Amino acid sequence: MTRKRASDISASDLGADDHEARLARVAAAIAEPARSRMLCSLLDDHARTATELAVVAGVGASTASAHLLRMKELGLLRLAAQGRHRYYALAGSEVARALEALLVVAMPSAPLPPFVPGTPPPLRLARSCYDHVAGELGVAWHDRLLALGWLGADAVDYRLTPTGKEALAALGVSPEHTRRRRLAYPCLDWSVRRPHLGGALGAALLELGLARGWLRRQPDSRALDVTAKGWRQLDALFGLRLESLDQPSAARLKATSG
Amino acid sequence: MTRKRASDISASDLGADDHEARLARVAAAIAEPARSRMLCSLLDDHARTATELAVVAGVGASTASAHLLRMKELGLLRLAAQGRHRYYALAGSEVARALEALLVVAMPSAPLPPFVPGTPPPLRLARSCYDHVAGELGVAWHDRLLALGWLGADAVDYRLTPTGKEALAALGVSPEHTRRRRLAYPCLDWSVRRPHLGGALGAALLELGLARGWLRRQPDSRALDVTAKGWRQLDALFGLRLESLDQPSAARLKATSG
DNA sequence: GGCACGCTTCGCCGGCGAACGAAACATGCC
DNA sequence: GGCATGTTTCGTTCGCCGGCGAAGCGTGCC
Repeated sequence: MTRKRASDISASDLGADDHEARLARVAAAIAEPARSRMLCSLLDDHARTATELAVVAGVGASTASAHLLRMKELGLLRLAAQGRHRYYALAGSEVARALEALLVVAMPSAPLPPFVPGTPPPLRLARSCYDHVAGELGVAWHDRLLALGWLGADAVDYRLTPTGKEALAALGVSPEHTRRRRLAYPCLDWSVRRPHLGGALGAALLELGLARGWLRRQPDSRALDVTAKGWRQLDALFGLRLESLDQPSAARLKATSG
Repeated sequence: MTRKRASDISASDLGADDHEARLARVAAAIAEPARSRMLCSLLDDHARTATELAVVAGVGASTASAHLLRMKELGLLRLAAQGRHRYYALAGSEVARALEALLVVAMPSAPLPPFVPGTPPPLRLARSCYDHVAGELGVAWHDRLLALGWLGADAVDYRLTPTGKEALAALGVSPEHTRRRRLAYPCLDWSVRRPHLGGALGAALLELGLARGWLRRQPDSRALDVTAKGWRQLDALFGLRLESLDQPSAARLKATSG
């Protein structure tokens, strides 16, 4: 039989501009659980060493090495050798974008207030998405800014209202001064199927939270911790409370935070 | 060994909200060449029968049936039974979006004037991307607007020049009135790796084309037909000709000057 | 009803590729 | 130089998955 399988592609085929075959190869590179774990862990744009990724994937070093090589050659990963460590990272933002798009379809459609009795992964509460805040907290924050009238939503992108401009300036946030970048727009989240705040403003808020000690990055993860002080300030400044987060998860949150 | 593979996931695992595993399963569903061919052929939002898809994939009917079942159960496809035919289609726009995102990373960076001697699928010629025009036509139109000096490109977003403003107003297009939305920006396309025109202006042009009978939507598809009148008008108003499309880029540029 | 057709189910085969361990290679620290 | 550590290469084993054909439903047309 002459049918091609994903792996049959040899050098002689590379000339064929065959989008479907290329698509299949890229998808296959993501398809293995070990590799998908690596890729997900790299979604935060941190670079990780081969052994770190082996642990993440739950496989031996040799196996991980093979996986990493494969993904690198497919253009999914880029490699930076540093001393005797070799750091792997996502090759570019298109890769991250593709992964997130896949995650959107991968997550089941219904279970949006997922209401799973199981413990939620910390990633769901608060995490960074590129350079802004996502997860339950990100969504709630986004909603509060709209509710407070700081953001206007009459188009695809958000607009900073005079009130919002003033209020944010008082916090030392004036994202319009940054370079030409979309100021604020709804960024769809895969974990909670609702938008959070992307763009320069979103980035400024994450930075603010980190600088003021409201949020703390968990080492080597996109997960964010909300400090006790953080909850107080978020409540005082934005009216953001634990209870105002998605109910089922709010209950879970209460237990985990100080 | 207790490691999980893509296929080991059983009903008992479904409760586990394990994004990486779900990601892997979805990716695996795309990963096989036969399936990726089916999916690509469905990117136009046409529904196709199982046998049609079997032909597209280049496999037997039974094999195709198994593939289709699998993708349907994963939520990639939706099924509409009609008489003795069973029509399969992409389950939703998120699926299309994920596929397009994957195609962007899958397509090699260089080979952009694809120059495949084979006939280009109609999707490649002209199709809608959200609410604006993509495909070869979209790219060419985008290029013409820049070449005519109607659009200025000194930043991420495009700026409407006075000339352009006037010319478009004469056509009844004044997209600035729909403010609060990005006016115009380059939107990357997977089929032709070059930007076409997104934003309010892109949407306005598509609307214009449809209203004036230059373009017609194919039923149940994102593909666009360009009418004879459409070609005449596009040539007269924008200097856009049929010959200038679907050629290696050198020829494309030369043909469209003036 | 009966035949044709579309599609799916079943059973089998062959091969890709994922996993591991051991050994080779590279780098850095003492 | 030696040793420890990080990473890759090699060789082997094993099982999932894609492929087909034949047979089993279901639908529609004479």
